[in-house]
Amino acid sequence: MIKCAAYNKSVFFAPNYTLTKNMSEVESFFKSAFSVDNVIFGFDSGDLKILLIRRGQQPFQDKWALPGDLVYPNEDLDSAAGRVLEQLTGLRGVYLEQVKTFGAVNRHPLGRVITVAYYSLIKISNFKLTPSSFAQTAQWHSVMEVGELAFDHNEILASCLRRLQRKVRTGPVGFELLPQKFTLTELQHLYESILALPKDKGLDKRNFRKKILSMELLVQCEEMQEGVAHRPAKLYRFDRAKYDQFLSEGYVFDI
Amino acid sequence: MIKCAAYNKSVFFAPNYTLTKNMSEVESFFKSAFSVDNVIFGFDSGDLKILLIRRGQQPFQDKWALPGDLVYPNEDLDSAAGRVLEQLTGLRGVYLEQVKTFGAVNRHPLGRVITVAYYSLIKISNFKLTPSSFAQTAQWHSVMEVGELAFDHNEILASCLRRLQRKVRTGPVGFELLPQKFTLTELQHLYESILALPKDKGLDKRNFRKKILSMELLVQCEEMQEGVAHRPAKLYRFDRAKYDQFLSEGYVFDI
DNA sequence: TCAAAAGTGTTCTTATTACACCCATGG
DNA sequence: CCATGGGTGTAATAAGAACACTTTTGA
Repeated sequence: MIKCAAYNKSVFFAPNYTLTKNMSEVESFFKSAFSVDNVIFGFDSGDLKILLIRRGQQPFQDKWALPGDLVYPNEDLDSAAGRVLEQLTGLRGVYLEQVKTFGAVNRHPLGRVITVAYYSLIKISNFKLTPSSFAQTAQWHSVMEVGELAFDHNEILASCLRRLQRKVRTGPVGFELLPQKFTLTELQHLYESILALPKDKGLDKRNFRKKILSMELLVQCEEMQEGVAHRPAKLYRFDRAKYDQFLSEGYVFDI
Repeated sequence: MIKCAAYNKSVFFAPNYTLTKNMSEVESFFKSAFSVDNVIFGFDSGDLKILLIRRGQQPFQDKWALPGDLVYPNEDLDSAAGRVLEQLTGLRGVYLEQVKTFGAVNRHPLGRVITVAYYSLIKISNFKLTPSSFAQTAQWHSVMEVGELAFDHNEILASCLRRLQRKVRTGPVGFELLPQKFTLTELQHLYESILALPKDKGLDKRNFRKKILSMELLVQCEEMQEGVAHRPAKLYRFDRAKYDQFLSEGYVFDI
């Protein structure tokens, strides 16, 4: 006898299913829900940060947690993750990447919830908490100083950080965390921060600049840095059009 | 007013929830299910293959589909993917990697089903279909000649293949697809096949061997290849213990 | 004039590429 | 003895790593 019931157990495959029919069998498949959790990265004061929310209710009341929500019935997963971000920050069209789905049976103390983890990259300078009750409970935390989070959110954060660390070296996503115009030193510090390089093992300034400029993906702005108590740096911006063209010619970003 | 209901809508957060209470609101979150789909890769006759199942029922009756199943209520996601594989092949302890979750609202014609995609790597020489009804409907297909699959399974396959293509260059997973003892030429053909290199752009034999042997992760077996109508090749095996040791010393596999 | 960060080239080392012939076996 | 794939080294090129001083500004 074959055990793999495959999709047969699903109500969607029982031609004459109603919600009250065969409940004992079907019920168990539906005492479950799915959610998205979003690790929202920002970069500020040379430090990689994430936006956390202090939980107002049980379970894990008063613990910090990743922003997340159940996925609405008529909503794609990516949309749900985007919605969570927009409701919290008001930002749209932000870089968003699905990372991994967490579904351990007991990951949620009150029932079966599997969660799809995403991370987003935002320009923290654009950031303003929406004027809502969230404003009181959402806060930036240095990634390196995050304590014990609710649920399995430490594990989720670790996965998303590892993914970002890989991604930042194989795609031009670092720029999503910087203002439109940035200095090469800022960019270097961003990389060092994401890659969690110890201060004495940082990137070599000359080699980094040589490498990044040789890609020809940055264009120098007219303006210079202003108001600093030292020689002002040149400002650059990422040239996405050029990158898209290079991409179509088979170029692979690698740093 | 804050819109992000967060977890509040979940029955798990309503302290006095029963299945019949507040059905109109809660119902919609539970007219949904989650499944796993597993892209099972094998390597045979110099060709990368996947195991597909011909569907016996609607929807997509008689179409080829990835093996998959709903996730049982008391089962982790990885376990579910492993179970699907074991029920189909009888194999356990096989390489398994989660890739991506697909949850487009209309990906399943009969309801909301989000599916977590996995791929597995099996030594096809170990493979024997379990003596079940599956035996009649499961079949190996060359990855390059897969036609139109059920649901969004072509998209899932594409994601899993891309992931395998990256993984095989950054981790010692290719060996999972070969017999314990293999020749360097077999290994090279495996790489060429996974990376889908056109025949005239294949890897250079000498450079490939130099690179792979310089890693010192292969040990030469006593035996030689037998029964071939040409000079018999040396057989090698992957030394996992050595790899684990290298790993702990900070080694990174890269090919 | 001092502090602080910006900016800039060269040498050395290592990894990658390109490339052609002899060898061992079975039929 | 022939067809088939196995096995081997070197030279050229490209990429990465190491490294120190001068410049410009504001305070």
